[in-house]
Amino acid sequence: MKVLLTEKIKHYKETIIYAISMAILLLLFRWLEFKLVILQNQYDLYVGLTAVFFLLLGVWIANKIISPKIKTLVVEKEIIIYSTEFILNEKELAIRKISKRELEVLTHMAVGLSNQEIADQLFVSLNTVKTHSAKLFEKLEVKRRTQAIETAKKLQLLPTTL
Amino acid sequence: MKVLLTEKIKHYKETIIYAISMAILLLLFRWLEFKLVILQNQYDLYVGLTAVFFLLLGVWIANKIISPKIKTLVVEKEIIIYSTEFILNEKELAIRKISKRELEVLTHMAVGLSNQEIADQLFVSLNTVKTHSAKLFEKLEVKRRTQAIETAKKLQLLPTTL
DNA sequence: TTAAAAATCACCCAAAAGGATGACAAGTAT
DNA sequence: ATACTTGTCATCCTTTTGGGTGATTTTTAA
Repeated sequence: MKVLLTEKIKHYKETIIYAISMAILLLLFRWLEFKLVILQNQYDLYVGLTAVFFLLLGVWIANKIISPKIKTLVVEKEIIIYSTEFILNEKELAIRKISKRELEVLTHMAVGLSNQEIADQLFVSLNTVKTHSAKLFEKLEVKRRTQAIETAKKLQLLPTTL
Repeated sequence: MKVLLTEKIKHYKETIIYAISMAILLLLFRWLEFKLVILQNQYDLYVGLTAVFFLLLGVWIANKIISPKIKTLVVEKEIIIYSTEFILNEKELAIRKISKRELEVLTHMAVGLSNQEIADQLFVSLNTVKTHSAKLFEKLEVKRRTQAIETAKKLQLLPTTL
């Protein structure tokens, strides 16, 4: 709101300045007109001065009135991204013959769920989750779930945290 | 490259137009000068036209010359980093009051060692490792070691696999 | 259609993990 | 000097995990 007010005052200022300069110009005209009666052949100079004055006035007005030209400068800001979107290593999956369901159990393991919680989430019995995890450990050649998660991440079977 | 060339041509065009208009103006001047010998009291009109012409010329020149305002547009460019050396988040460690020994146990956990194996590596009893891990779970607000590892990685207390 | 693979579930047993609590020594900060 | 933290260890008990084995049902592929 305050900014708008200031803008208006500025605008008035410009108008006032313009009006004053026009008045001065008219006076100058009159004065030169009288002079010219005597020094008629000097009017080239007068015209020249007028031309220069109006040229400058035009530049000044244009500078004030013309909507500012905007040149867009594109600056690239580098943003470091530490994470990569996860791409499942399907070859490794195939090599180790890990089934979809087993991988599902593995992903649930990786977020820290217990076997019972996994069973609930997948709507199967605890025993089923256990058999899946057991086969998973065989196929990943590990002894514990923590190892399973770790090696699965290394093998790009699970997304890395972060 | 092509854009630059077009710009140059544009620039030449402007110069040519300016030169031509100046020439026309000079011709106009001469013509009006002759006219004025006869119609002396009409020179007000002549001066007025000159003024208008130069005013417009000034506006035109200003329009061409005014330096454009530069608007800076920041474009974010993503840089994907696949591996980063690990920087321990000591603030988080301090906040959660996790001791060195506890962190040690945690790092051993993260590679998939059992409590007994950790005990052997750190030359302490199994019970000691258990108490450390128990306190760790409290401080990390988790229930299981798998969760502990996961959240520790998220908190930058442990390096991510890869 | 038939054999193999995948998914499901069960039972038993052992090992590992986790919870709760107490204790004690060594180092540290007020 | 004393209270607090850290690290150590123990005991008891429960839960979870893991190993081994077997069985049934789908699904899939030859």
